[in-house]
Amino acid sequence: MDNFFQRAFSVVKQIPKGRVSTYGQIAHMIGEPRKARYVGFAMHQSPGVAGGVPCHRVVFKDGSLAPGFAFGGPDAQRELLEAEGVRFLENGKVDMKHFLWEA
DNA sequence: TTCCTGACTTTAC
DNA sequence: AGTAAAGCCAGGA
Repeated sequence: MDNFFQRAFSVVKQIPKGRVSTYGQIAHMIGEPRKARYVGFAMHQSPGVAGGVPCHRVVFKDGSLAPGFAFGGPDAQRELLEAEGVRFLENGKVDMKHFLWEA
């Protein structure tokens, strides 16, 4: 496990329930704002929610989800976030205005 | 070593 | 406002 991945996981794990974050935000927090793509790649390799990495709380900068690449599909991700109290906009995006996690 | 690709982001048309 | 292209870093062929 590369240190980069471990740091990315640590940040994602720190995301409080009912809150979401973006790849770029996380990448910037771990000191690698140019590696936003690798953050997403880390999520792809993440052990999953059971492993302590709620990758479903990580969304695009505009609040949209990964189309077709999510752990179990965008629908499952939306359902999980809604279960945590995250509101969704009519356009299918997360309400970043009030649910975007800020360190 | 060069080219291609990717759970991203930003800028331009 | 919506769509298209470029930029970015790292790894694989």
